[in-house]
Amino acid sequence: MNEMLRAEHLDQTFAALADPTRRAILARLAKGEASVGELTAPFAMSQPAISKHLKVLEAAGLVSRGRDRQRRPCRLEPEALTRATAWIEECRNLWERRFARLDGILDELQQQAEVAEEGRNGQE
Amino acid sequence: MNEMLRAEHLDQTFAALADPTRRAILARLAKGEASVGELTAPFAMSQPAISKHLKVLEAAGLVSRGRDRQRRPCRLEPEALTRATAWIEECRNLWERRFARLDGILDELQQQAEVAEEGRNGQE
DNA sequence: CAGTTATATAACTAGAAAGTTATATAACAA
DNA sequence: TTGTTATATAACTTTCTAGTTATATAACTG
Repeated sequence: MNEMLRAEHLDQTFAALADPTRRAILARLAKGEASVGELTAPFAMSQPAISKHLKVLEAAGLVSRGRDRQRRPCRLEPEALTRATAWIEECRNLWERRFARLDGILDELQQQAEVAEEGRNGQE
Repeated sequence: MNEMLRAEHLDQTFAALADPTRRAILARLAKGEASVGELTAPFAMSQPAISKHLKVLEAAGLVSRGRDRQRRPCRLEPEALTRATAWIEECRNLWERRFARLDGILDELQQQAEVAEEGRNGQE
């Protein structure tokens, strides 16, 4: 439990990562918590726009938020990043295993060719 | 060279990965080349829709295509996957280094506290 | 050549996304 | 209470996305 939810979660996570503003926000948060205002400052963009981006990041589980007086400090949730890399790595492993198999087959063919060659040349 | 292009490339890659049909296509291609027709078969979706998805994957550098008679076999390009994980890992490393620093600070405070305690207790 | 198969392109629609400004809410300060 | 700061929400616009059907192109077959 549960394939469907897992897929949906990956949808949201990768979609969240597809926006450069959101990646910049994550990179900033990797250095430590920050308030919405602090996250807005570096961008030529309104505060509501950043609030929306944060909502997307939060929905994807990449960010969570606390409360400090009027501020809503945001922090990175690195486990969501882990789930994203896990999918990619699974995909790449499949690919690499395929080559391992191909190598095995090539080795076999190579051996057979050598045996046939020896047979034809007599000994040595 | 070149930050802007690199960012744009990540945009395309993560956006490509955000769609479950496209992830399924990549997972299929991880097991070996396939034609457009073979990729279309498993989905309740028209062939033009799959051609469009392939175009997105190709633009992101995740897939490349050859020619075999009338077929245009698609194959996975795992290096684009590598670039995606690289960004994520960089982000996570930043985060982990932050904790390493925090641990260092905590160790220091701990030591200071111990020294202070010893001072107060006289020897031992 | 005519017909078939594999894929791509065009034109369109419906819905989602990313931004805007204006306004509402929540927490605090005097 | 009144005012201020920090953030969220609403309403709207523009652009992008994912699908559709119909049609075009390209490569092969007889």
